[in-house]
Amino acid sequence: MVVQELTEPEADAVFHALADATRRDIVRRAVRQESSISALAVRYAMSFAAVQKHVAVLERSGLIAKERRGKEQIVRANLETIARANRLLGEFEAIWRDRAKRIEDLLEGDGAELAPDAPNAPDAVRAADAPDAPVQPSGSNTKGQEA
Amino acid sequence: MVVQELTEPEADAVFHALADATRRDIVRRAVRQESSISALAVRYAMSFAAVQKHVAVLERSGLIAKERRGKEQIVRANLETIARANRLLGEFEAIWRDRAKRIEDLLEGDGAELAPDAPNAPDAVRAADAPDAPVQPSGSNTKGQEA
DNA sequence: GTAACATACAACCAAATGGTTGTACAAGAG
DNA sequence: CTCTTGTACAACCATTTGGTTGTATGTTAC
Repeated sequence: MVVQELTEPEADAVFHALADATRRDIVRRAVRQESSISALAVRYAMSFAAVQKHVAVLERSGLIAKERRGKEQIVRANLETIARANRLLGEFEAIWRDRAKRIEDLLEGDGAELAPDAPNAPDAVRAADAPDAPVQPSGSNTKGQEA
Repeated sequence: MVVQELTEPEADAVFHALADATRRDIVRRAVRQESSISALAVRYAMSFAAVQKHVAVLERSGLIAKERRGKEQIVRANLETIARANRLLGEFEAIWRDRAKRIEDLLEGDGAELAPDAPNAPDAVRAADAPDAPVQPSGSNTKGQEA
């Protein structure tokens, strides 16, 4: 399993889908065992239609998949997508470890440069600027266009 | 590090915070190195106030922390929270592994019960019902109350 | 003191979210 | 065929979200 990286819009969808307790619970159940939407719906204090919408959000995100089985629509979790989200978070930690290493290397290289009481931030690396691309606003707005 | 579990509302906040490309990018930068809000703001094609709001969302979620340093407000990532979110996702995979094991045990116990062409779902365990609590709707709504 | 910078925050707006009810339809059971 | 079950989907509504502008305030530089 190579667990290919999530694209930004995919990540948007996946984390949005996970940002709701009901949906996380649906995923947990779906991981544990497949079940129909109506079987899921009876578990929650909301209408069938509401649960249906949550399932739709989860499906769009790729966290679960639906499969028609006769009259019913069977829901099962997609571990692949969960793994990818996990990986994205892990990437953050990897960046941090890398940064920690860079700091350590820097301190080990010449210990005198960064005195403990120096006005320099004791934790910041002060790498002036990485030339990486800014990010588009995700937005919707039209009003601000006239500026 | 024990990496205590996220509560449901915390998980809501964390995943919501991560469900936006700009915010994920801010977290990435903050992990890599601390920086002021205005230093972040110049990176994105949106107003300072908008970035300020994103930072506020991230701070509420616990993914980053702000610290006043003279004139500036310094933003740094909180790895602890990232680790917790990671853990929550890992929990899903753990549930799956457990389920896989249960299936395997079941098949190994008596291999004849589940023929390859049986009408039973080849993957489902069919554990009728775990008596676990349903989940509250997160909601807001007032209209439905009259039903 | 004044100017410039970094931040804070309110008011506003369009679109998305998360719920509701109601209606329609297909599949199984009787 | 009819009834019930499971699903789909539209219309509606309040709240939240993600952006904007504008104004106020604190901090540093001159």
